[in-house]
Amino acid sequence: MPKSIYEDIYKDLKHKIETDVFAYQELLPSENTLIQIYNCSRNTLRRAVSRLVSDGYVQTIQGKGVRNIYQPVAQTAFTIGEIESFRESAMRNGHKSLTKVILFTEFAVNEKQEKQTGFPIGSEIYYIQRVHYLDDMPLILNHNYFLKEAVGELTKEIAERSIYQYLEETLHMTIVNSKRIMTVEKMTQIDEKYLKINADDYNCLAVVSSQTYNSDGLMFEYTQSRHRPDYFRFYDNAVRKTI
Amino acid sequence: MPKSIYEDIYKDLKHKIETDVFAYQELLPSENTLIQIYNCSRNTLRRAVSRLVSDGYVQTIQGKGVRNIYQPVAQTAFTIGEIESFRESAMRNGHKSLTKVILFTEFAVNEKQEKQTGFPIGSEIYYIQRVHYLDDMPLILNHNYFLKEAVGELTKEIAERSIYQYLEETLHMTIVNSKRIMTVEKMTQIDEKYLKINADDYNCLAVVSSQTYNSDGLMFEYTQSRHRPDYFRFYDNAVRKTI
DNA sequence: CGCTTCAACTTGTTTAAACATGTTTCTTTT
DNA sequence: AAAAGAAACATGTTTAAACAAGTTGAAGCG
Repeated sequence: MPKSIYEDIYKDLKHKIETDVFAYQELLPSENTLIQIYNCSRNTLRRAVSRLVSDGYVQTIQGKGVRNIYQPVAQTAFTIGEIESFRESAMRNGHKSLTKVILFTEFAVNEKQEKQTGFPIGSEIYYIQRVHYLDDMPLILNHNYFLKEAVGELTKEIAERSIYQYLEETLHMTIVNSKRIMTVEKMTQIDEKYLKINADDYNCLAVVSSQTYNSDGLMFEYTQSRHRPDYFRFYDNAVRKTI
Repeated sequence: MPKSIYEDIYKDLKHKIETDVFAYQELLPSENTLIQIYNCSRNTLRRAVSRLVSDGYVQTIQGKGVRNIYQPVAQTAFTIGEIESFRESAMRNGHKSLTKVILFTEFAVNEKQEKQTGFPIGSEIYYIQRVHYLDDMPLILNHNYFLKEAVGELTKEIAERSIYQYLEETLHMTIVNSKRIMTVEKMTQIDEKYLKINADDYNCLAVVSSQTYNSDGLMFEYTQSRHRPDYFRFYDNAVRKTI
């Protein structure tokens, strides 16, 4: 759908960086050169480059140029750090994914849950517990809270496939924004049971709590993802703000 | 130093959001209104707003406006998620911070270390182990690797204060960019000793490994930060890329 | 030879204008 | 009264131009 020039340029440059068309630590062609190559305005090109900067792919150096600082990440099952569903990231990396629904229920939010989830008291909610398997190994125990008013008729079958796919393709909802907090928490008996980890081994989990907003600015999802610690990796790139 | 118009506007809007001048879930004044208030061009204003978007403070909705989705985070000792030193974030939150150097040495990178740190074989390195205390409680065990060629003459005294302060104020080096990976790892005896955690309680740590680049595009630091799990929190905001 | 100066590059910031697209509201038409 | 249409307003994309500021190398000078 959203075909914009700067997005095409961004993707093309990103691909060229990933496939070593530009060497690590080398400078990319200058803005003027790229403008001629892509036949676009300076602003449009700079917009594409600025996304590469926030991805941690390149670094701009005033007066000198744009340096490629991309290094591929090895040894990782799948990359988090973006809003993408478990299914999406598993497929992208050529793995076999499976999702089992272990609880599918609905209720109205009480005071305690308001504090945890951020949904106002009384909101009608779907509460779903799911286990995600990658190549037959249980990796993530998910606690999903979906706002009924926003997601319509959810079923166990949809939860078993991909809820995000349903939201986007059937409901045409656009997911825009997700705030996340990562913590480390003690393993519970439920975690132990479904993730099949021996508590004598690891007794902690990586927990990612997230609030997700749709394109109307409505927070429609709160999720707590409890990750097997030995398979958890979170990538991030920080750009220092000038003080 | 870096006085730019969009930065001033960004800070002002951010402050207004944090201090509830704009209410949660309300729309901010429209672009046209803000342009008149700040007496700037549309591009400059939009640049400020786009930073608020990536901070997760607001969400833009085409045709409608810019919605305030900022919610203050409670119950946290200090915020990570930016490149700031332990000392900086501790001060910012009014806590008493202390850093103890437990090892200060230097060596040349070997093959194994090259893979871990990303420094080329043979690079001359300072290797420093430090424990960071917040209000007398040991929170973080840091393993720092600094490239000698880039940081000049480091001493144990500098390491006890703030290395970043030294780099920026004395060497006038600008830290630009930092790639990080978060994982959960088993606690070692060294961790147990210096962080004073009973392994019967938690037997894992939150580990943040980072590579930091200066304004010349040179990776001059590799650091592994090992965090007490019960005090670790990492905030993040993801904006979904249009597919 | 060593130094400064300057010109020609690089990226960074700001303005202005035009058109595209989505939302809301009011007016017109049926 | 309900539906359709138009106007007004919102943000999104793109172009063009000018000036600022950092880097580099060549020209020129002592």
